[in-house]
Amino acid sequence: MVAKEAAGRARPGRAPAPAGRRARPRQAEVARLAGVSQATVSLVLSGRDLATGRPISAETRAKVLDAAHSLGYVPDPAASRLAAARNNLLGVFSFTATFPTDVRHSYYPFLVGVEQEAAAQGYDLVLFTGSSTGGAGAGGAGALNRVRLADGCLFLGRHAPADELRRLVADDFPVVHVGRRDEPEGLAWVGADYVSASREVVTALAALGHRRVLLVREDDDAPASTDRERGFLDGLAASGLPAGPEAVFRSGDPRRDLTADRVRAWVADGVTAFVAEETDTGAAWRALRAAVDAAGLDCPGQVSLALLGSPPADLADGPAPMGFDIPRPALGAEAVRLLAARIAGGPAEGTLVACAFRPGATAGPPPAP
Amino acid sequence: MVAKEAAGRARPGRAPAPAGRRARPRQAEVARLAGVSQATVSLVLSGRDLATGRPISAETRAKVLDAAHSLGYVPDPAASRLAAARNNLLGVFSFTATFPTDVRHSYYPFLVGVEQEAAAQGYDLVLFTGSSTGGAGAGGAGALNRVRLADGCLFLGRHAPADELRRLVADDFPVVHVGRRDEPEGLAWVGADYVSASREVVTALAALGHRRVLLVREDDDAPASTDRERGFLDGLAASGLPAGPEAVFRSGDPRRDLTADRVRAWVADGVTAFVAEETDTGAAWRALRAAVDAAGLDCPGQVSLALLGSPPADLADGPAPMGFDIPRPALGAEAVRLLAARIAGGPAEGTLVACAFRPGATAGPPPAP
DNA sequence: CGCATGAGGTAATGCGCATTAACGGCGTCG
DNA sequence: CGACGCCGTTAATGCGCATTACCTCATGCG
Repeated sequence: MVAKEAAGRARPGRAPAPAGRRARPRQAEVARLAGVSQATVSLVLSGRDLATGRPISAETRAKVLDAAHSLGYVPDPAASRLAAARNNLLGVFSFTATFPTDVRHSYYPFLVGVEQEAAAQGYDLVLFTGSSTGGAGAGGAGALNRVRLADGCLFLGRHAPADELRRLVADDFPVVHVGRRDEPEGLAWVGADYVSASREVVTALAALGHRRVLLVREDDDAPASTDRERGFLDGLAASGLPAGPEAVFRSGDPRRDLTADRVRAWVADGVTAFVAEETDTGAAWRALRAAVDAAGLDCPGQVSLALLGSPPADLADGPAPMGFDIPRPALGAEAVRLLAARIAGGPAEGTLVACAFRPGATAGPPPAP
Repeated sequence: MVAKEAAGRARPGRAPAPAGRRARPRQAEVARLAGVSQATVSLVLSGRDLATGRPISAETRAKVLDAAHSLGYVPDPAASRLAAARNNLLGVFSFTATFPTDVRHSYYPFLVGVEQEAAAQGYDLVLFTGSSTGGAGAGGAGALNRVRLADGCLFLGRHAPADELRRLVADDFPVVHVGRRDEPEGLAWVGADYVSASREVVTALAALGHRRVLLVREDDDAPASTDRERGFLDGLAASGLPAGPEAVFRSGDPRRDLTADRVRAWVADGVTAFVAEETDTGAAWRALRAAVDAAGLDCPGQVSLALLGSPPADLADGPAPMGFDIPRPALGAEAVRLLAARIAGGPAEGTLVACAFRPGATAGPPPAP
């Protein structure tokens, strides 16, 4: 038994609209008022007739537009999106609150660029907060799955779980990670070019006459750290300086390990310039400054210092260190561009953005021996 | 001619999906994998079976959930909304960039609260960027209409066009404005209780012994300004002080109009305390401080100063002025709560949030005559 | 004069999900 | 032992819009 009389059957589906809420006009009403079909209304209002050479007479256009205007018609975005199979939403997933209470340590500078570029590309932003549990259906495990709601998604922070990302990538869901990242094969990312920027800093020091330069870094193998080290060593090599492992001081707790004595010993040994990597906490830089101070060394005079990044906000005043600035807003904007390209079917590439060299006031020629 | 053989007709409608990208899984795929119908999937995933006593066997539930999980299924928000459900998305629409380049003058503090409360209520945030143009059909005019994609929307900033808002309100779309607002009748809002807070400041000055207090305000009739003035006058009256129009100095350009001479004249005339309103730019407060300085008056000693709000960030250091702090994060959170209530069918009310009095260090007893 | 052509429009269909009447298989009650 | 109620599931339907195959004319052309 396949067919039944329509007459005999009650109609399932949507219940009649609750009387309370007055409905907005639909294209169907506009069509009725204009004396045309709904399809025509859609064509006229979407401008598809002009764009794709779909001919609609000026007279009909006018009738439709009049009707739409007099009814105060506005399209239902949900319906448009459904029919068009996209929603013009870009996800932004960060693994901490997107709006941390402490403004300064945050993704804020990225978001400045992200918002601007997203607007320029006609996207709205959906903020997914790591903590929010998601709908009942999704379940807690695949919280990351929520992002599939958008046309594509940006990821901020180094704590993105590789396997969940891998899954998204495998499904060809458009994803862009902010920050260089190797882990899931085929992941698109945008990152700062720490290698070049660090090399440039070392080169500048060498140009000032320094012959022994030491890198102080923390004990973390994030790409951001290894890239800086590589650039540092490259720079040494390019300047004809010894670039062996003794040029790098690595410590899990610089504040403890980087003592004034140690600094004095290095200086006695011929080191004239120190370079610290920048991290979230700025631990290496803080420790370096403190140790140099404690050793009673005058900064531009007796030793030169440089920071591979920007100083933490609480050290913002005082002389700017030689180093470089990460163009975070530009990175954010680039990430959006790349994501938009991915959504449009482009390849999943990695992009490096150049950092701006900052001469600063903490480096000068080495003291005469 | 009404009916034709189905066989002879080609099928209009959506073109087949472009082969390149694998589409997100739909409920239909989940259903197939679980060996049930799409309707069952919908019931299980939405939890409607449990909630409304619609019985689904535990076994079936498990199969469906497994399938959904292994496919990485997530519901399409547009479709959910279209089907008259909800998508757990809260819109945030601001009429300037949500992430201004200058962090300090921004909606940031609101968003801190908004994000937190939204997460707590299980909503994700959609940032609608004011500048983005919206769909071609809508034209620039109905850009605000995009927000209908979400279950409801928060509006930030005083530049929300009244007529567009009116339209949303008329359609009973859940909207909450951050900041008190009269204009569209029936608009829900949350605002700071400037009236009470301002009254309290004046009362405190009166308690210190001041008998002549002057309000310096700018030339803007936003509710935020008029409320402060009202509270100021209320406070005078409540303290038995003259509350005539001569107690208010209003200027479109305080920096120009508020001269040292003028201040000296007021003081000579018996004024012992000055109160400035807070605005975006802090113009009134800046001008007042400058004029008092220029007049060579000692602040807590010869004149007392108060600020109806928080000092601008660039004046943040230095002695805190007497005044009050607007609990912006709390306001944001309250706005979300109210919006959630609206979505659930609650009334469109206005809510005032209390400000915290700040004794500060710029007010003391008036000098002995 | 007969047919191709193009202009102007319409009918039908589907997007993905929520909703609900109906259905079939049970155990039970009268 | 047939009517009935309960359960679990499904089929059918619509939300509002975009898309496209097709239809109907009026014209142009050989």
